[in-house]
Amino acid sequence: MLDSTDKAILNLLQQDASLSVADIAETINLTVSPCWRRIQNLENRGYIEKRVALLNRQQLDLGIDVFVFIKTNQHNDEWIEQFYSALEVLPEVLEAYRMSGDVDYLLRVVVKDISAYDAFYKNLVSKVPLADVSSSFAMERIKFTTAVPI
Amino acid sequence: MLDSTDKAILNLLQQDASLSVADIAETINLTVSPCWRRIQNLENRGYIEKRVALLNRQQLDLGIDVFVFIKTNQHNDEWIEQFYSALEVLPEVLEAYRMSGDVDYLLRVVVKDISAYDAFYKNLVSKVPLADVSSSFAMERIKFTTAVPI
DNA sequence: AATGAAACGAATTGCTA
DNA sequence: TAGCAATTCGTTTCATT
Repeated sequence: MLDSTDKAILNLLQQDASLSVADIAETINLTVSPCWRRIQNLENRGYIEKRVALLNRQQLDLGIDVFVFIKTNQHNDEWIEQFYSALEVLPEVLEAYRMSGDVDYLLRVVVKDISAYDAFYKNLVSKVPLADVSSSFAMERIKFTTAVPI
Repeated sequence: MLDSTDKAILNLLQQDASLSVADIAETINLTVSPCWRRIQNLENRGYIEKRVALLNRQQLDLGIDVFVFIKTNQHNDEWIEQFYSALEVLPEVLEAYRMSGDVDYLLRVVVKDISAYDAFYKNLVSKVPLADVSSSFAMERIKFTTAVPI
């Protein structure tokens, strides 16, 4: 499926997608043409989903990550539909998961400050009835990478 | 600081960094040179941290997100140093936060399956003494974006 | 499958307004 | 700061091994 050369390419690209084909070719000891073909194939076969720019949070004054833990007793389709589309539409929600265990949903929300979180929270509960919500603020981001282990 | 044109550029790039300068210039109603210069400036001023490729998790058979909640009684420098470098070095840890509230640390870990998680867990606790660890598995990833709200 | 060179298109720079 | 034109550089294709 994926040989070690393909994996090496994916690892380089998930660390730095601004590398040129020539750069990548050089580090994996290939010339540009076969390297380029491999990258094309990886894209065509769907291994590479997209390329994105990661912005500097400090520079943008977007200081806080808030984790939101939601327990619900509502499990009907209408509520779920309503909840999911609220998550989709709210740009502060960067990640949302349906969980096993005692918490039903876990969100990671990014906001400028606590009052921005308060506004977000009010906005969310106005869109969807939520019974049991608890929030926990991140004091420090120790690690953040989009690179998955392959 | 950032005018609305710069923000529009950042928003385009954090959605899709494979857009050409010409594409971006067109959507924000500019010609390529001033658009290119703005992008350069945003990079030089540190607004754009990096460009990365996001890989397809399904295709790579990396199914599960596990959230790990850690409470600790150890707060000395040596332990923290040991813990942080373990997080840094373990590729399964994609995100790690020091939290407010009753949980001290929250990790997002990505693994292939439950047995891979078990192996990761054993590996982690062999590197760092951890007293109170609880894990919760994601059943569904409802939303994931790297785009911050600006 | 990989190479090297040629053709093409996009990125970068300098000049003008 | 924006626009235009020229140049440079990376990407894509193709003939060859």
